[in-house]
Amino acid sequence: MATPDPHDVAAALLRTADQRYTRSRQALIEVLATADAPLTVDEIVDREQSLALSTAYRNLVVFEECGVVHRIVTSDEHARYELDEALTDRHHHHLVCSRCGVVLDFTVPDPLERELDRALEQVATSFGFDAEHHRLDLVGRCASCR
Amino acid sequence: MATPDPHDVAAALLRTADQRYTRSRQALIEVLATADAPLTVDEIVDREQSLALSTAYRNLVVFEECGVVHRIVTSDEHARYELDEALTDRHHHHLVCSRCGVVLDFTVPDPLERELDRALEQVATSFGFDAEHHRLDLVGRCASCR
DNA sequence: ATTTATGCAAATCGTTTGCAAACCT
DNA sequence: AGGTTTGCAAACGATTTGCATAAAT
Repeated sequence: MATPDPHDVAAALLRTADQRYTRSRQALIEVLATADAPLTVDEIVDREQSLALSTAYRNLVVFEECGVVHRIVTSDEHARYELDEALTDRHHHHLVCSRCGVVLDFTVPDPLERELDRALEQVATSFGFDAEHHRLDLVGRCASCR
Repeated sequence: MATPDPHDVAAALLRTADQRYTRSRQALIEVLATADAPLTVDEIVDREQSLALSTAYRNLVVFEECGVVHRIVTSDEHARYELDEALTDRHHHHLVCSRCGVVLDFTVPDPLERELDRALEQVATSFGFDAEHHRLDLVGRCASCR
């Protein structure tokens, strides 16, 4: 099973929600697909200057509703966005720098991840929660800020 | 070892940073200590009407700098605050409702927590990160919103 | 042709800040 | 007294939104 093309997956997810896969949206996905870490909206429009700020914001909302991207908020004043796992095939977690706000990806060993899933499932059940996903962040000083 | 008095710990932490433990600050700690979940600033000033909004915000910043409270941001538009573990003696994680934004506390079994710590330590090392703490959130629909 | 998306500029809203008065030690 | 903290109102800044135009089907 090869890694899917993010554009194909995005287009399909959008179509399901009766949404078009316009040029702006393609450009947005392209930027996120070629990024190596979650980006802020400013960073996104910097990399693709044809995108108006409001268009970026609006489409990111649509993307989130369709499960195409995830919005990540840390303590930083800027939210960050990344493609959903359906577009990247890579379950991961985040290192968050408490000083500069940068976010990096990491993974944990599969067995631990499964153990975590099991434990969280129990928690959800006992709280009457309908679990959607989990987040595991490691907060600290990044190499440049320590 | 008994659970410490949050006021004593807060006062001590503040003193270390040459900060006073004023009436406003005591009231703020009292509200957080009697809450059963992280609160937004609005919720805080609702419960203690003597607190001006700006005073609450300003003191929460001071508290955070002194390690007295933690600021929690989810996807919600309001940040939430809770006492640091030094004041509560209770390491826990958060259930976050993706609809209403409410945050609830939960714990995982000790062995899993320790395994997690070990794994995160390795991650931090490999990234040259100076780890401060970790966060584990379970995101979904709470019992009232599902 | 009709519906949906875009861009600009203005509005929103949580949070921050300037400044004079109140407070603490 | 002398430096801090507080409260009010004004400022800020990231995000959202109204509306007229452009794009997509």
